[in-house]
Parts: sequence; C-alpha cells; structure tokens
Amino acid sequence: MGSNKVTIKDIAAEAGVSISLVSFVMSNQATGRDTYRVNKDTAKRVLEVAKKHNYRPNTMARSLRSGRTYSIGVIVSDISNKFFADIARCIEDRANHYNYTVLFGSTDENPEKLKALIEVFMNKGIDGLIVVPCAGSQEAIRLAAQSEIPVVLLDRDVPEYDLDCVVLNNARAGEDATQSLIARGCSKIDMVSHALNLSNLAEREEGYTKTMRKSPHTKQFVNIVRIPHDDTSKLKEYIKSTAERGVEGILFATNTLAVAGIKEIYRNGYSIPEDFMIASFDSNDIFDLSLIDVNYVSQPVEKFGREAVDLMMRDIDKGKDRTGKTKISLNSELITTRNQVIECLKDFN
Amino acid sequence: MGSNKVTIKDIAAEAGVSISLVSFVMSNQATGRDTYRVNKDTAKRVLEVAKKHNYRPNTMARSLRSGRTYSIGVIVSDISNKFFADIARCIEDRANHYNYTVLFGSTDENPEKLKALIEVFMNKGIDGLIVVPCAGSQEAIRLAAQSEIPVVLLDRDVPEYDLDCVVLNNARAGEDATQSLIARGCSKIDMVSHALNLSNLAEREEGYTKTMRKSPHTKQFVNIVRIPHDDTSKLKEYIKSTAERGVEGILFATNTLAVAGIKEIYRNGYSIPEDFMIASFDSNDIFDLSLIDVNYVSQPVEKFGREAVDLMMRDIDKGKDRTGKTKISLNSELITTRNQVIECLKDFN
DNA sequence: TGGAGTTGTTAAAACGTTTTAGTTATTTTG
DNA sequence: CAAAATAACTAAAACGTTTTAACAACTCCA
Repeated sequence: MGSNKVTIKDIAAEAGVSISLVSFVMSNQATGRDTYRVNKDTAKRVLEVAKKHNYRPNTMARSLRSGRTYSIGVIVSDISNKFFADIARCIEDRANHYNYTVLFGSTDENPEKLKALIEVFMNKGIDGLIVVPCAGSQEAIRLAAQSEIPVVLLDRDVPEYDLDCVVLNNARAGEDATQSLIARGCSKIDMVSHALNLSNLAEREEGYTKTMRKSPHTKQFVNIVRIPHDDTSKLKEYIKSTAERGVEGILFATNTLAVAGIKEIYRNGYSIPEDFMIASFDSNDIFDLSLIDVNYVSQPVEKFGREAVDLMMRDIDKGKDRTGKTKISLNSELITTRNQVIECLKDFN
Repeated sequence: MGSNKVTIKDIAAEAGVSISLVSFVMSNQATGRDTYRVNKDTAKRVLEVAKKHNYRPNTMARSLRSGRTYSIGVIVSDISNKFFADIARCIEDRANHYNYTVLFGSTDENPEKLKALIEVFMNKGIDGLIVVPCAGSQEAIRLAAQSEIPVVLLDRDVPEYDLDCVVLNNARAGEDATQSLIARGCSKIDMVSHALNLSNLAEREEGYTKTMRKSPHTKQFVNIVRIPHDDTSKLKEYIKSTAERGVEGILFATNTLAVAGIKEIYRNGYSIPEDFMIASFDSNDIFDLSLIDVNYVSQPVEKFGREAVDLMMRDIDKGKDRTGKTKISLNSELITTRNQVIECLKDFN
C-alpha cells in the first residue's frame, strides 16, 4: 500500500531491464545531461514504470555508494535569532531549488559546540558546509576545510585562512550608521559592541571610529563599550551611566544589543529620540515600528542566503580542483524609522 | 591525515577482532545497554582503538542496513517566524540531547509544499516527523502517519485523525486574553484572526466568543475579522475602519497579525492604549518593550519543543506496537507589558 | 561422562544504490 | 568484407554498516 518499499530492483523487473540501466536512466533524468547512452524508447519505458510506482531512489544507499548526500550543513550562532532565522529560511529555499536539503545547527558562540556540530554533520554526510564562525573556532573550521567538502563562511570572515565567504561590507555599514547619527546632530556618540573577537564587529567598530575621527566635533568622543554576549548586566550598568556622561547617540553593533539596549533605556525612564538618538545593524520589528526613532543598517538577508548557497553549489560542482577562493562583500541599506531612506546604495537589490 | 576514512574494518584489524565484534561493542556503548555479550577486556581494547582513531560509524551505511536514521523531520509554517524559530531551537537542542539531528522545512501554509517536504524527508530517511499542519494538509499527513514512522502534530491538531499532538490550551488562552481586555475596561472588543481553517485559531476564537458572551456589557459586540494570511491589505482597511466604529480593544490571534496591526495603528496616527487596548498571542520583542501596552498570552515555547521531541522518542522506542495516541495540551501565561503578571497559571514552568 | 547451557566470537548475508568493466549486436569504415 | 567503432545493455563489485546464524570452547549438572 503506502509502503515505501519500491526499489530499483522492482522497477528493473517490471521494465524488463537490469538495475544498472534503471540507474542510468534515473541519473540522466536527474542531471538533465545525457551522461549514459541508453535507447530513447527503453528510457521512456523505464521512466513510465518509475513514475507509475512513484519510485524515488533510496538516498542512503545512493549516498553510501556515491559519496554525495545532496544535503548541506548550515551552522549559525542561534537559529532563534531573527537575523539568522531569516537567513536560514533563505538558505532553505535556495537549497531546495537545487534539490538539496539542509541540516541546521546553533553554536551559541561556543567553539566546542561548533566543533561537535561539524563532527556530527560530517559524519552524517554533507556535501558542503555553510558556517558562521565564532571566536575560537578557527581550528575546527580549518579541519573541516581541509577535508573533502567545500566550506563557505557566512556573516563573518576568518582572514587567517583563505576560504570562500559572504559577508556584509561592515566597515562601510559602520560608517553609514555613524554618519546618520552625526547628520542628526549628535556629537557624543558611543558605540556598544560585544566583547567578541569577530571580524564583522571589528569592522563595524572600525567604521565607527574612522567616521568619528573625521570631524573635529566628534573626534574626541570615540568610545566603544563592549558587553559580554552572555551577560547583559553590563549593558544595564552602561545605560544607567550614560546620562550623566551626556551621551547623545548610541550605535549598537547588533540588533540583539539594540533591542536589549532600547528596553533598558525605557526601563530607566529615558526616551528616544528625546534623550538619545539610536542607530543599529540588522533589522528588527521594533525598529520598524515608527514609534522608536532608530536608524539602522539593513542587511540584505535574502542575498546572504542566496549567494552562500550559490557559492557552495559552484564549489561542489567544481569538485576537488577548485582553485581560488571567492570573497563576496554585500552592501547594506541605511534606513530610518521615519520611513525616509536617507541613503540607498544603488547596487542593493 | 584529517581524512575521515577510518572504518569499522580498520578498527577490527587493529584490535585483532572481527568487524561484527566491533559493531557489537559500539552498539552496546551507544545504547548503554548490554545487548550483546562481549568480553569486558575485549570491549575495552576495541573502545580504546576506536577512540584513538576517533572512529565514528558511517551514518549512511548504518541507516541503510538498520533502517534507523537518527534524524527527525520538523515541518513548520515558516522557520523565520519568531515563534517557530524559537520552537525550532528548542527542538534542535532536545533532539541533540537524544543524539538525533533535525531536518527543517517551511510550508508557508501551502499544503503542496508540505506534501513535497514530507516526500523529501521520508525519502531522505527520518525516524519520525514533527509537523505543524496547515489547512488542506490532512491527506498528506494521513499518508505519512500510516507509513512506518511516528508523526507528532505541533501547535495545531487535526481532530479527524487520532495522532499524537502537543498544542496550547487555546480555548483557555483565548478566554484569558479576552478577559484581560475586559478587565481593562473595554467592551467593544474585536478579534482579528486569519481566514485559515486551523484548530488553534478556531479554539482561540471560541474562547473569545465565549468570554464576550458571558457579560451583558460585551455580549453584543462579538466581532471576528478574518485576514487572508498572504494579503495584509485587508488589515489596513480594517484598522482604518476601526475608529468610526468605536472599537475599544483588539485581540490579535497571532503575533504576526499583532505586529502588522500595531504598525498599522501607529501609521494611522492612533496610539496604544489611548485609542485601543491590545491583546495578542505568542510573545514578541515589541510586546516586551513596555512602550506599547499589550497584554499577551505567552506560549511555553521550550515546553512545546521538549514535549514534542519526548513524545516522538517514546513512539520511536515503542516501535510499531504503540497503541493509543497522546494529546498534550499546554497552559499559557498571561502577561502585560507593564510587567505585572495579572494571572500566572501555576503549572506553567 | 556426556548432553545442555553459556560465553565469546565470527562468517556471511543483507541494505539499495552507483559505477567499472565487460559483452553482445549493430553500424561504420578503408 | 573484415576490422574497427559504436550503441545498448548487463554482471558484479563496491560502499560501511547491522544482524542472523552458527561455531567453538567452557561450565554445569546428574
């Protein structure tokens, strides 16, 4: 009945051919190419029988023999974080488009978890790995990279090793976000970042510092506060300390920081934009509320996902003899809550 | 070197035993049970060799032979929706705890996609399926259910077939949410729901209606507005129409509806709670902002994930001879943005 | 002392494919 | 017209496990 037990043998028997031939036909069918020569009529007959019985080759057997699994591993910081959830969705869609399935995993910025996930995924069998590296994960990623399968870095680069990667133009984004606060009349602008050694944060901070240093009005106010990612008490302290220091603008390095920060601001009786101007990275429902006036650099999420998967597919196709690595840097879009786009980079689409 | 090519054969050779024995040892090790009798010393030796070479059984070979894949499929509406992303994360963690991996897929409330996902997952090999059914997916799910593997319904029930499921006590939640608006002095309370035939929505609506009918002040104001889930223009119309009809409170049936609705409210120059009182289901960063006064029924997300996976594991262990189905109904917690919990169901933890 | 259990181990058959190396029949070529 | 090339197909090995059936070597009991 509904038993999924129809195998290549059954098809071969009913079509009156060998199982090899069925395999050839299915393979030609799948790739679209005409790799194996088989008689048109025979092929048609085989395909008819296959369709009639709704035959689908057993993936495990196929993978075991061929080494290809038609799945890719995707490791992010936390799948429940809106930014990564959005990317995950785009990756899922794009991967499906190539007939691939996706294995997801979250690291919580913990290199041990990342290592364990890579091991599980490798063992389970993946044709490629898309990974958001975390601090201290270099070794695990290097190991993965020197194995058979291609690795694509997402959101953050690990410059030490040359690997494919797709990241935001974070320096530029940092400049834009800072500039947007200056344009609104702020001089005393703090940046709130994480105490994590990550390329994206470093570049955003760099963009902030560079922009602040440009003008004599802001020059002397460069101040980066680093919050441990697993302890928000520091953030509370920071927000409390902020008024007496006469801070006018705050640039949050991530959307989670911004959300936590904004909550804390209101919890302390301050308000936006009366007490502070706010800018941030990544989008969030809160920013879009037109109630709270925050400028933010929106990341091209669907492009992230698409480019990462496409890069992966190119690598998988090229196989072992792929040569240079590709670094893709995406541009961002600066958005203000008042629904006026101050600046829209034209190559963003 | 880093080559992952160490197989059971290598271990057997180095330990000076047959591959069967290695398999037995690994199996005993994995399950914790002592299913196969093997000499303590031999076992120790094998394990040492295995550890030394960091041997991990090839998952495809194992699955091919044994039929068990140690992965489960999880199908939700949209993994990028905060509610499902949170659940996904909990499921991931809980599944890892059982040494299972998870395949995720999103349906966009489209039964065709759901059907395709089930087929892909089944074919890829899963030991169980956790699925958020969508309207029109009964047939696909029935098919999956009558195959070998256990199926657990999540978030929504399909009463037609008796399947394991874990859902919210939606009727109760609907009553609570409605009551919270009445407690704040509203009488003219609309409910905004989706035009989807889903058990969870139906029950929430039922809870709303029942509560409204209870009091003579609210009795005559029962009004449920249904918005197509893929077209928010109706929502805009609704919000516009709302002032002239003197609506005092709005109960949104989902967090996505609430977010879209709140945005629309502010876009129209209204404000909360001056113009409307708002209540909703599921949590969202916005609700938690203490800026916007919305009561919401918070769903016990981690319990959702945990119970679903646990139920699944029980089913998998029982194998074919599992008898009755289990329906788990979780209780919710009513929360107000002013950080006063009006009512906290005690069995929520 | 000799059959029945028990313990520790192994050989070999699956599992359902892909893929290499042929084999046969037919066509092309010089 | 024989040799070479091609077209269409197949047999069988391989992928790395799990698991059944069996086998020796002991131990036990009467």
